[in-house]
Amino acid sequence: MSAEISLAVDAVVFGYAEQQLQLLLIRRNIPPFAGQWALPGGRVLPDESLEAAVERELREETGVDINYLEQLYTFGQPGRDPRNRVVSVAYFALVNPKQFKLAAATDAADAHWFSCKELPPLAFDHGQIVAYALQRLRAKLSYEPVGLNLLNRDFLFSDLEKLYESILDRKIDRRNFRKKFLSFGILTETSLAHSGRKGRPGTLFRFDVEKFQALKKAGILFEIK
Amino acid sequence: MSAEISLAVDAVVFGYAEQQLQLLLIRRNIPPFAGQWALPGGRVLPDESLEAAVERELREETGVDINYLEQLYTFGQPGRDPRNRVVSVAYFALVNPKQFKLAAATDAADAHWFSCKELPPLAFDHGQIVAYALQRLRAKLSYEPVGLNLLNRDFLFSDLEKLYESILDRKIDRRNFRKKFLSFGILTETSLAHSGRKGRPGTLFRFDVEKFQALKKAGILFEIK
DNA sequence: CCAAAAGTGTTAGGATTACACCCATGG
DNA sequence: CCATGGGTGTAATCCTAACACTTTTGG
Repeated sequence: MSAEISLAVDAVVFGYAEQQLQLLLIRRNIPPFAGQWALPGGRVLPDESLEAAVERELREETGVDINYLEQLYTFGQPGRDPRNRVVSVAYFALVNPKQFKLAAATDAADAHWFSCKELPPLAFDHGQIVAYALQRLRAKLSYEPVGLNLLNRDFLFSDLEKLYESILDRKIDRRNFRKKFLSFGILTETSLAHSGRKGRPGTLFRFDVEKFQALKKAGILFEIK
Repeated sequence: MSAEISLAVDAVVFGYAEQQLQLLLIRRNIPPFAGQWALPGGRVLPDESLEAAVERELREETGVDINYLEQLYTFGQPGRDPRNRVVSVAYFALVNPKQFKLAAATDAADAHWFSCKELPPLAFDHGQIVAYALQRLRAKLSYEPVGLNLLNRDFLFSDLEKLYESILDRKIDRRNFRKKFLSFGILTETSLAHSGRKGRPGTLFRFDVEKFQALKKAGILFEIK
């Protein structure tokens, strides 16, 4: 057994709440790194696909509903797990924290959201994995409308704008952003005006997945700077 | 043993010769898929990193000198190897076929270059892996100067231009391409004029890796359409 | 009526594209 | 001298970036 390499998956799950990008972590209750925070994940079963393993682990450990999942990178340095050789295929997931309740702390796991600006130290090489995922997310925002997977089905333009501003950590020109984003024709107004807040009510938009797929197939490219 | 997942690496090695993108394949001489062509690769040893495994397999099976290597994607569908569960981390490599001699056919392997336009049927899911790698290469050409890893150290602008044309499979405007590429300042003239061919001799250029790294660090971005 | 958020158009500058002729060499 | 490939500039168009005031609502 000592010579065998074991295979695991880890998930970097991003959410968006309180105008901040959030990361889902679980607290380890067994060594190594007992008591520390880590990415959800675990061993891949012999007959399950990698994606199925990620979904199973997330269901068991956290109870999230996944809106977007893609493979991130495979981390396989010898020594990254102090016990034995573990190669881990990391995935990158986007969820809307409002769409579900986090699993209550079980014997197996205690799941919590952390703002990406105030992450605790992480077990194993998970800090590195998160850094890589953040880089991917930032890059991806600019050429695929993945950010929509973090928002409610119906959202205000200002939500989208603030999402971009907070993840990319820079100011965005409101007018140019709206013009550009709308020009792709992948958002439809649900034309419900919205209320219960302070200023003037805004238009609610919804992502039109079909239009986006069609454009993508036709090779027309999304790009937001 | 039946329940264990084994871990392998596969390499998609691209070269460029005769103004065509080439792919390096080895002929399998054991079942399954005996006699068919496949990507070089094999099992990862218990103490070696994934990159080390790729480099070792390539050395053993083909004798190539690698100019560029990056992880591509991990393929892990159950059933992709008919014998047992094998998860394979695919890598993507660029080489210059003129810089080495392919290993002669050994008991283990018979390595050959194939034009990417006339690939034979491939073993396992290697066809899918190659398709993915090609897509990555095409995308990457436009935002990183990786194509230079396929050329001689000193090259003519027309070489670079033809490389882009053949890989992207479309015409490129000679003047605009040169202007744009030179504007990044990552090529230096080795100012040797070149001869022994037909028309007017051209200027030889060389990739200035330092300048490129510096620009990259400074966040200035390379982009060629 | 005041504060908060939503909505909207124009202009200048920069980048991209399209395009054609002359030059240096070998045969 | 001719065929081959190398080298170069300009003008029109499109895209991007910068920029501020008006509207609607809640309190």
